[in-house]
Amino acid sequence: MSDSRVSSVIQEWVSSYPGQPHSQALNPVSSNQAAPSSQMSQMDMISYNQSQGIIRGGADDRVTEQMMGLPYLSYNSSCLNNSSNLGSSNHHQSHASTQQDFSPFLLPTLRAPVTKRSISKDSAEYRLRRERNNIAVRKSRDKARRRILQTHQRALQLQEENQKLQMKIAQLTQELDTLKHILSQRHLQGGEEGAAQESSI
Amino acid sequence: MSDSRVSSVIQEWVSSYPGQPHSQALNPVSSNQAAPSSQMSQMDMISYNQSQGIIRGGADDRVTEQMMGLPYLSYNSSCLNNSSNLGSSNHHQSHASTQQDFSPFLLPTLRAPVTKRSISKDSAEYRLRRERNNIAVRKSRDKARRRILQTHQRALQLQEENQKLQMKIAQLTQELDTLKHILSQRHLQGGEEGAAQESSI
DNA sequence: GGTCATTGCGCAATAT
DNA sequence: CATATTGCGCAATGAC
Repeated sequence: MSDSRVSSVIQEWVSSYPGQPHSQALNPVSSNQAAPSSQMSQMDMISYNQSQGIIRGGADDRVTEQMMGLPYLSYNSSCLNNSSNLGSSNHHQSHASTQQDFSPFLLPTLRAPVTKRSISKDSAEYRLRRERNNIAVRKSRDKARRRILQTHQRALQLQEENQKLQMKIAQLTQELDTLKHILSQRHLQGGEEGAAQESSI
Repeated sequence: MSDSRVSSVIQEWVSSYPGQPHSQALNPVSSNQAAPSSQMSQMDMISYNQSQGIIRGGADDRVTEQMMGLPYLSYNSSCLNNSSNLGSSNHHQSHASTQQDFSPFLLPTLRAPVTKRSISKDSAEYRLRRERNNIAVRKSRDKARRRILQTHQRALQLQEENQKLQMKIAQLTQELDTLKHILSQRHLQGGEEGAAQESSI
């Protein structure tokens, strides 16, 4: 739970919506972004440059990225990140010399890239694990998409229900006023007992 | 708009929620996944193996993937996809021989991988465009995150409002019943003063 | 021709 | 050990 500020919140609200049938498909409205500028709130004032404040120059910059927290507040663009995904996709097993033997002199909990690389690429076990993770990723994202859709449909349904309820309230209120009026009239005409005891209801 | 079935829908409903103040933070409930099995609906019966139904053996499989539609229904895991992202990250400019000169005999709008490779890697212009796109991607995902959060908070707010409205309806209904009962009593008794109809209020 | 925005996907780190 | 989640980069594509 180091870098999931938004996601933890999402995770939380997901549990509050157990199951929604999401009956019909959404109407295919063609209009895009009715009011895009009004969606910007106080959180939108961040600048989408400057990925992080750190340098990320070494071998495993991804670790440093996600350990810093705030990964999508104030993004950085420079920082020579050619080595993050491009160089690591095809040929690994040979980049253990970026920080030679200085690693034990640094923080002992960090920096162990030399001995870390024994699982690495083009092994069958690695590909197996990657493929399993890819499947899990697709499944998880599919689930997330459905949750989002579900939440939206729930919001739509609640909005509709709200309107109906408000209409019913208006109707009941008017009915009540009518009856009150009738009762007050009866009070005035008929019995001489106190007129408006219903007004305290 | 070839592969965005869900996203177009999301795009659509986003515009229906112009701006929500999302005042307070969500309550930190600790329970995870109250009923995870109930979230599975009829769309969940897909198997998360078999990434796509197609072969994707050629050079630019990504194009074929996304032009097929249904990219996240029935995933495939085999299909020798080592060449999709791993082989394409570091060295391009040399994979134009997968489908030799058959490309002009296929659909002329597709298949032009040979002459397509002139922009490729480690050029400053490429890195510039990549970095700009990365920034745009972060921005877009940030926006999406906020939209999701907003929608959820809107749903919560609507749910709360719904409960209040239903309570008000219950109160109004009871009030109305009381008045109706009083009126019926008055009707039965005519001009005589009723006994204790106000005690029920 | 450009630009930015979206989005599916794979990777890696991390959480569960 | 496993799977699930998630930030990120890449590439394709859409939109302007």
